[in-house]
Amino acid sequence: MIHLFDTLNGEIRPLNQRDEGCVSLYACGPTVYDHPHLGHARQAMTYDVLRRYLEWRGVTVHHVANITDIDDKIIARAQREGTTEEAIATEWKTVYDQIMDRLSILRPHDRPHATGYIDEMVAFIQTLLDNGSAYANDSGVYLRVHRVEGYGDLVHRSLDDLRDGAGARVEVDPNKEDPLDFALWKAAKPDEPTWPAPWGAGRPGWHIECVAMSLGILGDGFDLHGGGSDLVFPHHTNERAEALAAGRSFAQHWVHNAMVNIGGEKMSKSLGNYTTVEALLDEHRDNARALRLALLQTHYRKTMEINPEVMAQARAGLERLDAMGRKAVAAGVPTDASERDAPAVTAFVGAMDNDLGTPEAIATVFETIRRANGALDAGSEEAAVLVATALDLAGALGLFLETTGRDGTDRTIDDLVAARTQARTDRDFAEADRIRDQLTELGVVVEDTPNGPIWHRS
RNA sequence: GCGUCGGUGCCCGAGCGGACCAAGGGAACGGCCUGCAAAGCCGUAAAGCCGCGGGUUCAAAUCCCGCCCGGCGCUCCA
Repeated sequence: MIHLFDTLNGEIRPLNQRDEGCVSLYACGPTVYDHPHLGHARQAMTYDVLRRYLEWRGVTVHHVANITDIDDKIIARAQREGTTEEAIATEWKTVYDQIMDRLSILRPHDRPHATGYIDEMVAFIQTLLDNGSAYANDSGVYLRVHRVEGYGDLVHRSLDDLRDGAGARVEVDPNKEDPLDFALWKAAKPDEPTWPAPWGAGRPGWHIECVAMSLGILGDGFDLHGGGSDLVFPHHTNERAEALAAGRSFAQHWVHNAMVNIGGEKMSKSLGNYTTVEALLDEHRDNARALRLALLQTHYRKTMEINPEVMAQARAGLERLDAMGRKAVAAGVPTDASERDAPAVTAFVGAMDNDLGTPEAIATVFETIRRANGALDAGSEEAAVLVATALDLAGALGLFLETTGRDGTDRTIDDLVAARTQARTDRDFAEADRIRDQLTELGVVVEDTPNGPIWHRS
């Protein structure tokens, strides 16, 4: 069984399954109001890889990710653009989905919208009011943090430590009994969307939606909650506090992926130093897969830089991976053999089960590729199994290798390649090289193999 | 300051007590292959004190202590 680092106790421990053979996963989704940046991509990719791997192992995964469609940023943008919050959310969710599709990130099974869970949130808050964990006043409803035992456990801070921080850095809100208390519900303000509630109209606070939705869909004691490391506090800490205050059993395991840095600093909206995923994808047609490879080559808990050089290196690695598929096809070796190379699979599984060791796992893929290439060159019987194994293992991580270099639509290129072959047959190498230069200008690379030439786009 | 994660070759990046001690990728060099290439295979890279200093151990990049440096969190944030 897979072992994962658990933020709560700081240990790598087995991911227990509440229901045998099924993993319930809640990964915090986006607030939809702007272009997704590379940090969003890393977050989504992390849980996509985890899910794909578990499914590849035969585990059923119930993957839930929220869509936050009401919050301060959305309201601000709607007001700026003179439109509705709903319109903003719809617009940017569409963009988000398109980007995730381009990254080959599987859609979560459930994608609840915050505004679709207002009733559940209201009921949840009522429970907290009823049992004295929360209090309401003119400005909203707040959670009494000091009543939650182990409130700071996820961030490994004592209540006093946290209070120091809150007192020192944040302007103390006179509406709160304690600076650490946080809003479950924000009272209605002019020009903001509001929903009715027993204690007064308003809108939900940030954390309550995730609690209502995760518990509502996955149920008490679900297996795994994930998100970016910057969510540990306050978001996840507060989600957990709400659930515990309500007497509910919350996530049993907490996973957090590290940040993407740009020039050594966190890439983020508020710092304004972010690169949109769209811009990166538009830079090169292979960048979606290259980004996935780059991410896989770094452990998910390690901060990483993403820049043009990193992307270029990833593309070079990708080219190496793809070349094997082309060779196999050219040699007439099937790519869909059912047998697998056991040592490679064992190494791969061992790496992945150890806290999602994708760098080591991808290394076994590269090694398998090298062995496959050798077998292909030697015309060995082993080739088919090694090729299929490499493709299968890469696929388990969501990295799909090309098994054909050409798209079959461009007759001109086929004709040029054929002409070059003819020239070579005629031993008119000057002409052959001239045609090859012509192809190069078209962005096409020709490779001669014992089975004739093959080509692919550079 | 407090919490947390980290500091490994030209670059990226695994390894987290034990075979003359470091995976994999990129870049470089040599050989084979090729008409020449590309791709591939094989090999190499005359200097990595595995941040620094102690310690534990028969044995440490891997454990402990101290220090230096960096990321993230303590505020909306993936």
